[in-house]
This record gives sequence, C-alpha cells and structure tokens, in this order.
Amino acid sequence: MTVIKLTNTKTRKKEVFTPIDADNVRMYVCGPTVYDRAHIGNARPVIVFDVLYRLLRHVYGADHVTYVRNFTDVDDKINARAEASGRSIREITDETTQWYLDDMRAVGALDPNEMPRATEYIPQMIAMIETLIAKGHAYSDGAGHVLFSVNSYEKYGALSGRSVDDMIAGARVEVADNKRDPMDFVLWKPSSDDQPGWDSPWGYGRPGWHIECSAMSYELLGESFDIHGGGNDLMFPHHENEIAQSCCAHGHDHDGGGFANYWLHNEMLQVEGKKMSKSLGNFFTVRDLLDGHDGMASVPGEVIRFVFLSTHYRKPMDWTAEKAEQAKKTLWKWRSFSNGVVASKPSPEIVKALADDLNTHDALSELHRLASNLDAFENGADMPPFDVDAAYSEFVASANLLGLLTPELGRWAEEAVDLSVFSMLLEAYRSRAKETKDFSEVDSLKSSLLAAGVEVRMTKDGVELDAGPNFDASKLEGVGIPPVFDTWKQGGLL
RNA sequence: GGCGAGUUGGCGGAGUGGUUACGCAGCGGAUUGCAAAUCCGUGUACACCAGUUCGAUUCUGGUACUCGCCUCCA
Repeated sequence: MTVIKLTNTKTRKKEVFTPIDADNVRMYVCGPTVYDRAHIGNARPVIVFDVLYRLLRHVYGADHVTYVRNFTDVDDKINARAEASGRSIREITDETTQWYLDDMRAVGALDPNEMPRATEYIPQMIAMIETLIAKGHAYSDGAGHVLFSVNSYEKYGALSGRSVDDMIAGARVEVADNKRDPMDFVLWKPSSDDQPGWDSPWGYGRPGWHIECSAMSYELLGESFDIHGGGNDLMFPHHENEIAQSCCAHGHDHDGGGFANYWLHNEMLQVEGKKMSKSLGNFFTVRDLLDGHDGMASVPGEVIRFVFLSTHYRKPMDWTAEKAEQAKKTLWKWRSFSNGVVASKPSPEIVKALADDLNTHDALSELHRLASNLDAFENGADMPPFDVDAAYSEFVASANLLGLLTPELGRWAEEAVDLSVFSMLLEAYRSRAKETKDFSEVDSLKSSLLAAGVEVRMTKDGVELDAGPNFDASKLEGVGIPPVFDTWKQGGLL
C-alpha cells in the first residue's frame, strides 16, 4: 500500500496519513457561498483537493473514499444580492450552484460524493446548537442570538496558533454588548420578515456562518473523520470555530479530539504578482478565463488546471498569462501524441510524488520525463528497446491521475482543421523551387502559415502541416490560392 | 500590534547535509534550400550575517525584504 504523507495544520508537520477506516476514507472540504461566479482563486482548493481525492481513490479504491463539499446557500451576501437584483434567493443560489458545478467540471474536478446545501440541514444545526447550550458551551442572549462561548473550550485557537488573549490584544475584534467574551461568535441570529429564516427555540432566525459545516460533516461523515480541507484564509476563524463547535458538541471539549484528524490548507492565489482585486483590474472568474475576457483569448480548463498543478498547494501561486501559454503548448504536444491511447496504471513515480504531500509539480516533472521518452522514440532516437504501447498507456494513466489528458477535457485540442489545400500548394511550390532554386514563394507561404499558428514541417518525404495550439483560421483568409492551382488540381497534377 | 508563510540559475519552480531537478527561454552541433520539429551537448543557482559540522543551499539563531490571515474573500 502506498504511504501517503500530508502536512497537517493541526500539528504543523508532514505526517503519515492513516485513515480511521481504510474501507471508507472520509474528507470534507469547505465549498462556496453561492452568490456569484467563482473567481479563479476559488478554483485552487477545488483542484488541490480533487487531486487528493483522485489519489485516495487510487490508493484505497474508488468505492472506499467519501468526499463531501458543501454549498453555503444561506448567507448575508446572498441576501444582499437578492435585494439588489430583485430576484429570489432560491433563484440566485440555484443558478450560482449550477455555474459553480459547470466551471469546476470544466477544470477537470470530479464531483464530490456528496454536495449538501446548508439550507437542507437547518434542523441538524438547531439540534447541535441545543446540545452546545445544554453542555454549557453556548448561550442565548434572549434577543434571538445564540453565541458560542470561547472560554468554555480551552483549546480554542490551537489550530491557528492563537490565544484568545492575543487576539483581543490585537484589538480587531468586534465589541458587542451581548457577548460574554469579545471573541464569542454567533451560532444563530434573528431574521426579519424579509430575510430567510426558520423557526427555532430562540425564535425565527438563521444560522451563523460556521455551524453549517459542523452539522453537515457530522451528519454525512460522522463525529470523527479523516481530512478537512480548505483555503488557509479559512483557518481562522472558520475552521477554528468549526473545531470548537464540533469538539464541544461531541464530548471532546477537554482533549480537542474527535472531528477531523488531518487539516489541510492551500495557500492563496495571486495574479501577475499581485493580490487579485477588482480595484487592480486583475480580478477574473473561472468563466472569464474559459470564455475569454477583455480581449484575452480563452484559456481551456485543462490549461488552467495544469497551471494550478505546477505550484505546490502550500505555496502562494501566481497566475500569469505567460504560464498559461506555456502550459497550453505542453498540453497540446502531449495530447497530440497520446490521442486515442487507452490508460493503464499510472507510473509509480507519479504516485510517489503525489503521495508525498501532493507534490503535483514533481508529478508534472515526471510526466515530462515520460513524455520526452516517447517523443524521442517517435522521432527515431536510438534507444534501448521497451514496450512502447505500455509506455503510452502508463503516460496517459499518469496524467489522468492528475486529472489531465482525460477525454472530458480534450475538446479544445480536438478541433480538426483541414489544411490539405495549403500543404498541397506548399508542396507544389517546393518541388518547383527545387528546380529553379527560387524559394521566395515557398518562404512567403510558409511565413503566412506560421503567422496563423500552423506548424510547418518539411522533410524529404513531403510537407506536413498541423494547426498549433494558437491556430487562427482568420489569418489564413488573406493567403491567396492562385488560379493556376485549380488548373493543376483539375489536371490531376496534384 | 498578534499569528503564519516565503526569499533557489534569464523566467517559472521542485528538492537535498557532500554527487544532474524538471520545464521554458539561451548557446553550440546534427538535420534542413532556409526553417520548424527532433536528436546530441551546454549553464554550476540557492537573500544576508553568524553558529553547528570534516562539509550547509539544505540544520540552529539573527537581519533584511516580500506576502497572507486577524474584516462571514478559498
């Protein structure tokens, strides 16, 4: 069995991963609040944990992993969006949820096994809040709010390495009259008539932010499970609060045990070296990239995925157009010679790289090695004999483990372009030039083709033209086909 | 102010107590009418200052700089 090592935020160390139950490895990842299109930063945890999901399925078996990623469909940002647009909340959350699924599938993310919506787990949240009150970890302020008492949980702050005293000293906490401690956070809050709400023991209201993940993970994965993931911006307060709620609700208020054993956090994403923000004009959504935006060419989902995988998940990642361009060229080439190959088993080296704390970059390096080996073979390099078919199959299987070179993501590279007219013309010019030694016509046509993104290869056997990754058919419109060409064609000279 | 991360060759980006990362770009050669593609060869990097060590880019301490979180933004 492959040994997987993961960096656990809880211990700040890379640890050997041992599941609670190898027959059912359980992972929970915090999903989106559905009020708008996912920006490219949102895609990072999705891709990172998708790779982990694929690795776990590879190691423990596809039917022995349960991956849960929620949709937060009750939130004040959604309320604000509904009010501003005049549309209903449900309309907005349904639409945004579908967008999210479409966009994440477009970057090659498998659907998790469960995708619970927060609003379908309100009774479970209320039950958990009642338990917390009964155990003395939460209190009602009598005005419709229920708050979690951070002082009732001595390990509060352990995940993010903060103490309650430090944070209060930081003076960034909101002071409110109804809190026993400034760090106490809301489990339940009252709703007005025009806000979404549910009846509860504390009146008509809605849940606070953190309780949903505690309630849904408990419901779907149990009191204890293996992995909990998310962006590192969620470490505090969201994950800290989840831990406090869950541990206290399930009798682990003194040891901090139970709940998730391994906490994984991905680093943030930047764009061209800067934090993505609307004011800098470098803010864009996954859909913007997929469809093309602001005059920029569209970026295939597979290319987005490749770029993300080229940086380790615990390091800040910089999205640049340059990286996307390089990734596109690489994938184009890999696709061109692996087209139609049936995947077998991934290379042990790829599995090893991923098992070492998801070293996706190292896995890509290994993929490069496998690819260049095949490439060298294709080009007739002098090399020791090997099982060529097996090598192709292993290459594709290895890429598949990373979610690359899958059939679903291949459409962008499959546009068949008929360039036969141009290759015949080029061939004709060339044979004539060989007689006359005047290559100007050949060179002129060649430059036009190159400018349009066509790969031109002339060998002694003939001319070969292929549309490259940046092929632009419109640039070929101006290339003249001389009338004599038709004559040749009709005369059977070509 | 508190917590945390990072600083690697032209660029991107892994990794390691002593030996080649890898990719892209570059350079030389083969090949080509010229190219492209491909093949062969090529670069000796690890912020700074101390310390530990036979030996540190890799461990320890410090300095500088960058960045993230502490604002229901992944």
